[in-house]
Amino acid sequence: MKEESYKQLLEQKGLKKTKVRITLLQHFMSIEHAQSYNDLQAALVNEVDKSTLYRSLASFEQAGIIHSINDHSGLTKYAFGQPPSQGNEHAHFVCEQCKMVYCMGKLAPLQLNVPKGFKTNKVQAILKGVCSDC
Amino acid sequence: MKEESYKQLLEQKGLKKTKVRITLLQHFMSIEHAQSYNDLQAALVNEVDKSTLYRSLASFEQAGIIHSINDHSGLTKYAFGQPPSQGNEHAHFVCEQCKMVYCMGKLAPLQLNVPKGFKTNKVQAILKGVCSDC
DNA sequence: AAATAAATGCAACTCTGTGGCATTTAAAAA
DNA sequence: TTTTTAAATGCCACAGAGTTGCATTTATTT
Ligand SMILES: [Mn+2]
Ligand SMILES: [Mn+2]
Ligand SMILES: [Zn+2]
Ligand SMILES: [Zn+2]
Repeated sequence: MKEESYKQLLEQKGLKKTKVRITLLQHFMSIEHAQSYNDLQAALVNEVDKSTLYRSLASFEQAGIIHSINDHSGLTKYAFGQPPSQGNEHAHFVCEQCKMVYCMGKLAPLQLNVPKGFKTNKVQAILKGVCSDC
Repeated sequence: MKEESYKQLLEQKGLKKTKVRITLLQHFMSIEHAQSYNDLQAALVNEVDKSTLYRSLASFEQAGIIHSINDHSGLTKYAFGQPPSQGNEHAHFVCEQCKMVYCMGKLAPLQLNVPKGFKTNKVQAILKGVCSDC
C-alpha cells in the first residue's frame, strides 16, 4: 500500500493529514493483530507524546478507522477496521501463549438463553486459546 | 441466612473469621448482582481500608467464594459464587440502562469458527441489553 | 502570504489497584 | 486462661493507564 492511500483515507474521513496520523495509520495497516498503547509507542519509537497518541487513537476510532478491544488484560488494544456492530459482529481471539489479540471473522448469531425479563441486544465474545503462530 | 453459615463457609475454606470478612461475605450473599470496589466500600460504609478490601477480595476469589468479572466498564466487578470454569461456563449480562452486572445460568457450548491453526480453549461472553428491573 | 482552526507537546492530574511495614487480632499452644 | 504465633489490618507511598488544560506548532483555508 502506498503513501497516497493513507492520505486518501484520512481525507475521506475528514481528518487532517498530520505526520503522527500518517505514521500511525501506516502502522495499523501493516500489522495483523491488535496493538496496545505500549506496542504503538514502541512501533513509533517513542517519538510521539502520550496524549497525542491517545487522542489520535480516539479520532481514528470515532472515524471508524480502528476499533478498541477489551481483552481482559487490563490494557486496551486497538485494531484496524470497523468495530463489531449490530448485524456485523466479530469476536476477538486472545492467544494464551503469546498474548496477541486477533479479530475473528463474522460471528454467527449466538443463542444464549437469559432469564425472563432480560433482553439481549448484543453479545461480545472473547475466545481464549492458542493462535496459529504458537 | 444466619451468621453461623458465613463463619462455616470461611472455616471450610480455611480463612480466618475476621470482622471485615464476615461483613463482606454477608453482603455478597445478600445481593443478586455484581459489585465494584466502590459499591462494596459504600455498602461497608467506608470503614474498611482500601488495601484490606482488595486483599479480602483476592482471598475470597482464590478460595472460590467469589469471582471477578470484567464487564468492559473499566471497573472490576465481583460476584458471589464459583467462577465460570471448564464445563461450567456462565456468561455475564450488563444492563445498558442501570449498568448492573448479573451472572447468567450455564452457558450452552458455543460454536465459533476460527481460522485454521487457531485452537479455542474457552469462550467468555458478555451480553449487553436491558435487565428485568429496567 | 496571512489568517484560522485543529493537532501537538508538556505537565499536572485522576483513578484503579498494589506493596512495604508496623500494629492488631484470630487461632493455636501452653 | 494466658501466652505465643501467624495471618489480617491500616496507613502510606507508589505504579500504571488514561485524561485534561493550556501554550505552541502545523495543516489547511482565504
Ligand atoms: Mn476486532
Ligand atoms: Mn458470574
Ligand atoms: Zn500466540
Ligand atoms: Zn437494568
